[in-house]
Amino acid sequence: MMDHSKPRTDPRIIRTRQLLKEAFIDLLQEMEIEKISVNRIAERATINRVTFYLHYRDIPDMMDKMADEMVEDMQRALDESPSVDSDRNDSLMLLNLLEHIADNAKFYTVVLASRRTPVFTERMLKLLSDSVKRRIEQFGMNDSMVDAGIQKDIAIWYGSAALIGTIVAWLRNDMPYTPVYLAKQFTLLRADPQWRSVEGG
Amino acid sequence: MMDHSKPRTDPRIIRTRQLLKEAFIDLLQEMEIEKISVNRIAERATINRVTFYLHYRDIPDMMDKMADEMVEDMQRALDESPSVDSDRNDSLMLLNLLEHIADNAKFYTVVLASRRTPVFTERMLKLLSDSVKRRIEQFGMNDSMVDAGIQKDIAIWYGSAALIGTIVAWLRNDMPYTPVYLAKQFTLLRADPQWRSVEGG
DNA sequence: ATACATAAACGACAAACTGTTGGTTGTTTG
DNA sequence: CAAACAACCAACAGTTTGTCGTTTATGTAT
Repeated sequence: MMDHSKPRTDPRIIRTRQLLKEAFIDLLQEMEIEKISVNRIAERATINRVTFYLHYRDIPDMMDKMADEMVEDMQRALDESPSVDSDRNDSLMLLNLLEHIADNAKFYTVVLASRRTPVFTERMLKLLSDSVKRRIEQFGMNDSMVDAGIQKDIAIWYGSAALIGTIVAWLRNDMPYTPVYLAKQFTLLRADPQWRSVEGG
Repeated sequence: MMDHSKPRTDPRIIRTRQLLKEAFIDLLQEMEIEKISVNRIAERATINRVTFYLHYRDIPDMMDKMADEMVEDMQRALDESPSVDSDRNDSLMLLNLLEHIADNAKFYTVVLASRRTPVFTERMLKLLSDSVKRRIEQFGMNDSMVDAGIQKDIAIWYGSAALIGTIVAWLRNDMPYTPVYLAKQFTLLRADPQWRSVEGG
């Protein structure tokens, strides 16, 4: 799906890893991860089993590497946004992320929404919470949040978990909304106590 | 940790299952789940390996059963709350849940916060989102959210994911806040409809 | 185009794990 | 006490896991 070719890597390596990763995603669609063995992956990829060990220590290691690449891709998607430091830009970043996910829906549905691959959601959670954290530390919290006595780290936990959880649910429900619409909903929801202060008591 | 004795079960069954479950939680603290075999569990529990298969089909099956029991316990904790249909009661339910978790911190830290046991977080997410959903359908959404054009199901995803994610982060950080304090933070943060319904708007 | 480097394939291995069997010992309960 | 049944035990075939050394095939640089 995505191209991870680094400077001057032997094309055989690219090919083998690509085949292995595709086979793994394939199998993940068909069966529980507990039933996936190196044997099956190699077989499906039409690669010798021993060759697998030339590239990955074991299956969890393979998943780690794939998660690394996923984070890179997400980061790249986020970086496509113009670096204007504003709320408006946050919305754009989010939109870019959602569109990137939608474009690679097969992959993300399998690794994020399928029930048994926490590594990926873990990593994405970290990515998002770092982002939320940076934003808060840069701009500080909303006045009404500070007034209300909301703890900064709790706000970070809350916000990033809400984000990733919603995206996962969106994937699990076959993406019933467009990225644009969902991003818009986020801007409405994310206001949290903010819009409470605007209209509420 | 918790007592799941049903009416008139052979005490040997109770004992064996208890030992197996404890051994499993123990091992889960020490190593990645991929490295845990029926062999190890039985050995640690000082139970014959064959006996394991008398009670569980395999390890995932064992985890499913344990997750069932977890949900029962959580439900029980929630049910301790007086059934007054009000925002106030929602806060109480949440507080009871947090206190139940804090009381069984070892168990919940291992199964919820450890990186590789999605069954449990899955089930808890379902529990919470059902609860959130019920509230919304009972009281409807906050007026200002309706006005803002927020989609009901998205609000449910957002709210329940925020809840469970925050609780998991709280566990992962060694519970730096008391249940009471965290519950209070929730009441401050949740601009979401499900809790704000009656007095908000 | 040839030669060198190296990736992949192949056959094989011990060790561990998985599920399942039949038979035996031990405990609970009526 | 006796019937019921849970747990133990030895053993099994089949699978999976990592890891050899060796050979074949492919890519790269001269």
